[in-house]
Parts: sequence; structure tokens; C-alpha cells
Amino acid sequence: MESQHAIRQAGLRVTRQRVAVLEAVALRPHASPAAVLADVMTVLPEVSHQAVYDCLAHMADAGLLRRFVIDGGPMLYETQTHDNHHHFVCRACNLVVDIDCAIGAAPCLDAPGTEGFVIDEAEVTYRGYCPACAPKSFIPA
Amino acid sequence: MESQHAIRQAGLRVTRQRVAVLEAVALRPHASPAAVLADVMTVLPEVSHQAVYDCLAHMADAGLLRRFVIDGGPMLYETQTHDNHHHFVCRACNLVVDIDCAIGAAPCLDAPGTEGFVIDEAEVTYRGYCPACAPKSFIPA
DNA sequence: CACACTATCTTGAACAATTCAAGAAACGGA
DNA sequence: TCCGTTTCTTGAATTGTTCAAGATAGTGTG
Repeated sequence: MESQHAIRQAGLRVTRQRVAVLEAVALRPHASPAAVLADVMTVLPEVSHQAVYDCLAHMADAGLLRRFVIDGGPMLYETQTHDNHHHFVCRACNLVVDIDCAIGAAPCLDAPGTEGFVIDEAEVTYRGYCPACAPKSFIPA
Repeated sequence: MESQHAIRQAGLRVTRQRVAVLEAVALRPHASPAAVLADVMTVLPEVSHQAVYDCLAHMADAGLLRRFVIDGGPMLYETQTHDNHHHFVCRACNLVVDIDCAIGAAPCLDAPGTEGFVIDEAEVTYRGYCPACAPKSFIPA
């Protein structure tokens, strides 16, 4: 119900596939197309992977979803396009965690030597070790 | 000559392929495996793409190269692992430009709500419009 | 300088993620 | 309800990367 309004307000047609995709993304912290496809198939067994790719791409372009990539991995999508948060990736277990932005709504947008550039977004990826992996990393083998 | 020492000091065997790959990366601001392969083939016509992938991966692991990805694109490599700079990507022409770090050697490493996390790197990707594309973006069609 | 040991390279296939293309289905306004 | 356009299905194609097996070539040692 909620999803339908959001999709319509974004100027997109409301289809069962889009509603299901949007709700699937909303339920996962960081959803890959494959994961979304699996989730959506439990509701709409006949969805094609292509529909999932299209829905994700259109909704990302429309601002309903945020899209990012970790290393060479698959695309990841998340809702919450409004708040400006970043991502932490554990070097050991590849866990991805949201990190709130420390420096206000638009962090680090003032970069030196950028005369003539129009910078509207700064995406930050932190790397290191999560609490579960950090202890081990100090006691090598 | 220079490259060979660097490779040896990193604890890697010095091969013609590695020297050529390292020098190819050094000549380009941001080199994809395909571009490196093309460059290396002008010197060593028989190189395999696999050798290029191996060299890049080993040298990146050894700290000789830095590796990053823009969106879902191919892996990009660059030398200059020492200085902590970031990348700007133009939304219109996909130009990638280096941006020096504004906030010291390790920017933004203090993030809130990260108790228990060990963060050792922050990679920033700025997005917007480069000087060539910025004017056009304000005069839509 | 030759030898052996191992790392690296070549060749060729396999894989994962994504995109392209053509026709069928279905949303939304009249 | 009907039409026009968008979106979805189906299935193939592409891109970028990785896997595997055997040949080749560094590097330390005698």
C-alpha cells in the first residue's frame, strides 16, 4: 500500500513487480538483484530476472532507491535515500554495515582544487574489521 | 629499471610481464585491465590477459598498486599508493579525476557509532559534473 | 654457471553479472 | 472498455573476471 504511493509519486507506473521489488529491498539492509529476485519469487513465482533489473534501475533513477557497489561485487540497493549515510566493509567477513555520516548532511563536499567542478554527492566506503573479526586479526594464525 | 626494484622490494619475482604492467599503469591515470593489456602488448606481443590480471592482483596485494571500482565498471588501478587521494566521477561524461584529501592523511576515519570496529581506510567517491559538463547540465535540452 | 624448486605465464574453457532484442502482457488515461 | 505506451517475459549475447593444467622462466644454491 505504502509502496504503491511511493512508486506513483516517483512518476512510475505501479506494477505488481515493482511493488514486490521495492518491498523486497526494504526488508533487506543491502539487497543484490539475485537476492531481490529470490524474495520476489516467493510472492510472484513468474518474475523474470530482467524485470528485477529493470525495476531496480528505474526506481534507482527515480530516486526511490540508492545504488552502490562494493569492490567488484554485484550491485547493491537500499531504501533510505534521504539520510546521508555511508558503508563499512569488513576485510575479513565482507559484512557491510551502515555508518551514519559524521559531518552533516553533505559530508566532505568541499574538496580542495575543485574549481569548476560541481560536486553534489560524496560516497564514502570505510574498510577495516568488524567487532567479530577484529580480535582475530591481531592474532595471526 | 625503477620498476624492477619496486617489484623486488615488494617481495615479488621480477618478470618482464610485471615490469611492463607496472609501467603501463604508471603511464595512465586510472588503468583498466583491458587498457593495460593493450599497452603491454605493444612491448610484449605475446602477453595473455590472464598474466595481466595476475600481475595487477599480485601487485595490488603487495601494495604496489591501488585498486578501485567506479559503479559496476571494470577494476581500475593506479600507482601512488602513498598519498591519500580520492576520486571524482562526472555524471555526464564519466571522467574520473583525482581529488586530494582535504582532511589530512586519513580522512573521516572517525565515524560515529563505530565502537568495536577497526577502521583503517576511508575511500571517497565524489559525484557531480566536471567543468566541461557542468554548464550544459544547467541548460537542459 | 648449471640445477632444481617454485612462482608465474600461456592457453583455453568456464562463470557470474548484466545487458540486448523481440514479442506478449498490462497499466492508466480517455 | 479501448488504445497507446510502458513494462514484462523469454532467451540469447556481452563483458569482465576466474579456474585449471601444463609449459616456461625466476631465484637461490652448490
